[in-house]
Amino acid sequence: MQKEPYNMYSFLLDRTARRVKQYAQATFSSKGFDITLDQWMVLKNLYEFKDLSQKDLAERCGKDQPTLTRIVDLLAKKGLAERQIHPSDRRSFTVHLTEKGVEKVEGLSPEIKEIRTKAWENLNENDFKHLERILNSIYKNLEF
Amino acid sequence: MQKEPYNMYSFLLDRTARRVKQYAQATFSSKGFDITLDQWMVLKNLYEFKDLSQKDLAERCGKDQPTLTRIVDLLAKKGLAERQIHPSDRRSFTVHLTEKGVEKVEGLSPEIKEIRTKAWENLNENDFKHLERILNSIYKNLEF
DNA sequence: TACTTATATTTGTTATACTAAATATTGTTA
DNA sequence: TAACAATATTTAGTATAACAAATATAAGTA
Repeated sequence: MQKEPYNMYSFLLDRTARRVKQYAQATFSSKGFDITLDQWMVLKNLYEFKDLSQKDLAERCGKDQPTLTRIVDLLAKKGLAERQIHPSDRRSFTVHLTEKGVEKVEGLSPEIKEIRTKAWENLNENDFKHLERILNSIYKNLEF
Repeated sequence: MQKEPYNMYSFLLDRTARRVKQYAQATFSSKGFDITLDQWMVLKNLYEFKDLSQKDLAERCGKDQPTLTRIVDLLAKKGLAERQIHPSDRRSFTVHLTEKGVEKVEGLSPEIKEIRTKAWENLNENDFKHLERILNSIYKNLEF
């Protein structure tokens, strides 16, 4: 554990975020979902918001553009999503789910809803409010 | 933003942890520290606890062993740390700072103490207590 | 002692994060 | 319109994360 207080909080934050992600990913794997958590986040956004540009998709998923490009590559390779030329801007692509991608999202959605709960056991409504407020406050402190 | 509450908290946690790390890393780079945040964590632990085995070092830094092996490789390549054969267990190495590594830690320590504060602006003592308690609670929920 | 199991480390593979640079296209302005 | 700046995407390089498998050594047991 780090000794300096701020370093300690950074350490806890990083360690906890990694464990939550790791736990969800392990559950994905053990259930044979055959996608990563990050890929799921992209699929979910594509399902809810059709035909987003990669830039908007990156924004919604909280990823940078190179990372999103590669995730879309992987989803395309798995036949779950496709790029389409943007009708009015040839620099841009819109991305949309294939039929297989739609089926994937609809098939996994109910299962995934139930995965997260273990992480949040023993936390009450107030804890969630605090957590959300504090995390957003940190995030905003570091904007730009 | 994710809609399911638990997904939303996971998203916030991940996003915030990444931004905190990214901010610290950017400051490291702009000041020409020439190490990563994770490398710093390893150096700091080596400075405080001489001659840790790689396993103990990994434990202290919250990293798995393959990751720690690679960080030690990088520190060794930079001449900041060295492996030594463990006196009684030939499977094991102890790692220690070189003279250059000690100088690095002592030179950077005061600067690094001041980097973190921006992330924690606008948070009060109570917020820190909540954050620490909640993060530890989540972490423990997912043990094993 | 021979066999088995456990441990410490390394290696390999895949995915993500971040930066910088390259490419193509669009928008702006002199 | 020609030059320039801005934007969307991709590519490349390095670091970290997670997992599985390989290697060497140690410890426990029949």
